[in-house]
Amino acid sequence: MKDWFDVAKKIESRVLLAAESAGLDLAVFDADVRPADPRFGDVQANGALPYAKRHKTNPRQLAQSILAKLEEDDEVKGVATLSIAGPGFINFTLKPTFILEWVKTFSGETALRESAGQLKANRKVVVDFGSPNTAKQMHVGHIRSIVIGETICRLLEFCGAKVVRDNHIGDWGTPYGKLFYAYKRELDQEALENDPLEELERLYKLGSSLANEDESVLEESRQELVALQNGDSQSMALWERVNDLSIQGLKTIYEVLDVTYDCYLGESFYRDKVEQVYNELCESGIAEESKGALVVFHPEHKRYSKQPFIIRKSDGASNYATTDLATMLYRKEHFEATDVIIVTDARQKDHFEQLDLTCQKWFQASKRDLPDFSHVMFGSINGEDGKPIKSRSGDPIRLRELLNESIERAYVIVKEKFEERNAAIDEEELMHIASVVGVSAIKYADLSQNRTSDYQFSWNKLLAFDGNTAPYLLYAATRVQSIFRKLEAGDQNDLESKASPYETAEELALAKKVIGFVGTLHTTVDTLKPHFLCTYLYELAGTFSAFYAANTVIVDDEGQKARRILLCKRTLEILKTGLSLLGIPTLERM
RNA sequence: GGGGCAGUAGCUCAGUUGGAUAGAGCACUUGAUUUCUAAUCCAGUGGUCGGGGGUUCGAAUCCCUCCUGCCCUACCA
Repeated sequence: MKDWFDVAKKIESRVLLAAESAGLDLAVFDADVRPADPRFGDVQANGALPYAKRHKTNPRQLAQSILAKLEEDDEVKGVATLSIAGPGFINFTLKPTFILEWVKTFSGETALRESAGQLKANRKVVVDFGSPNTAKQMHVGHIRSIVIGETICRLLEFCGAKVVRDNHIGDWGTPYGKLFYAYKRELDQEALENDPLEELERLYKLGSSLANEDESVLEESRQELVALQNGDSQSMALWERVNDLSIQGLKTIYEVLDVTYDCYLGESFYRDKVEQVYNELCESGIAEESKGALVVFHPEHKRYSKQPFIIRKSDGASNYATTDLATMLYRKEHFEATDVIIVTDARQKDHFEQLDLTCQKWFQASKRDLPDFSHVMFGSINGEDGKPIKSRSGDPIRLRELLNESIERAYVIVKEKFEERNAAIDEEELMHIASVVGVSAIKYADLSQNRTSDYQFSWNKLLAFDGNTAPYLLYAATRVQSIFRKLEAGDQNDLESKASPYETAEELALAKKVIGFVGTLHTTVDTLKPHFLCTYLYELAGTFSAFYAANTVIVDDEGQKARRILLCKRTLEILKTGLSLLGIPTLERM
């Protein structure tokens, strides 16, 4: 039974064997196993069609010959009933006895981890996500990178990889001159302690506007910047203070979002590592001078043969291309990364394609192994007007304010629901529930969307209790939990031996959905697209709700009760595991 | 000018890489509740998958072309 954990994969291996003994050429034959339309079965193998096409034979007859071999297969016999439909689809309908065995055998997060843990074993992945600038409040624009990045880290860890979470903060560059000018003259010490990012951002804006109005301020700002870049000790001390305060401020939001980092290696960290990049790229002839700048062209590429990758500006300064190159090298040499993932918005696609091409040539020339590089990109969050969301004043909406508003809205809704139900709840728990619902709703709204597309932000949608939302999933989890609270002592003993095979349509649907988690995990990790997991969890919750409405769990019949309790346990385990991968905790009640 | 991404129900979105009669939620029309939490569930209405051509047993998916929107395109990140 152990090797049936991934049902589709196992069936694929049996189909291949059957095809081979039916005389097919396995070098060409692809079983093409996938979930089936429930009207026809649970799993389908479509490989006979393209194979017949290639060999100009009758696909249905070919499917028939594979099926004949499968029906002789003892491994398949107890698992599924087979049929052929249409032009040659082989359909597998799982038998209730097998379904029960599966549900009994693969219990809990441990079993899930055991199999998933093979997927990314021996990988060491540096995930670069979040990446805000220092001395600035984070705004909505940062949420996708943070939430998607954290989920990818959790998924990879679940699948056995070692993960380094790196926050590549923007902590170096021109804004510091103006900030320091204002900091030295206009600092509000109390405000800085209360909310460092708010005060630093105020000071930067102040310095910036003063410099715009007054040429002498601009000149003094320039001097501040020069002093910093020359490593003046006073400037460096101030720079470090600003950074410490900034990171401290960022962390208050990361705590709310339940996000952690292993390191904060910002742009400043790489400033003494760019010389090596220039030298190596020049020596190997990859980089060249153009219009005073040092650039890389890729002649083989239709566009990047003309569009340069600028690695040193004509004024001699480095830019983000330079630090990104240095960063790739550091991640390889210091972390020994097998994979590097950078999570940013889709507008930076060109940049990272050029980075990847350049790194391939550079690493090859220097006889280094290049880590597998993925630019995990995402679309923008739009308002109802279809344009990127802004506050009424036209400024970006602050992340902190967005989260607070969500919690406040959740509070009102949750309180109302408890009042409607006449259920007692103290203020502390109410706040806790509101906080979980509010924050989860924001995260889930983002994760449930295909990350490569833009999406439209809507309070009504993300906090709704219908549809593919966090509240719906959280509610489903609380309903399962409430069943366990109602059980009597002994109800959970010897479930495996007491359980009878599943019969009702709702039981079978739910059990099959439970089995389907394995395939979803594969798809999600392969594509690094969390919305596949979200869609699955939503379907699982929906299938559970239908089961819950139609099949009472706590019944007199011991076999029936046991098998349903078992199903509830698995549902809850998967809901909890899946949600935790998304960075969302579950609630006892709501 | 060149390139990328997108266009699916009135609205918001899925669609497992070419599979069977294109799916959800909202909205609309219905039915179910002294509940293991109805924040739920059952059923129904709603589609020339932007338009047109092509490839084949089979196309929302691949190719060509046109229309529309967003983004990138030398020294911001």
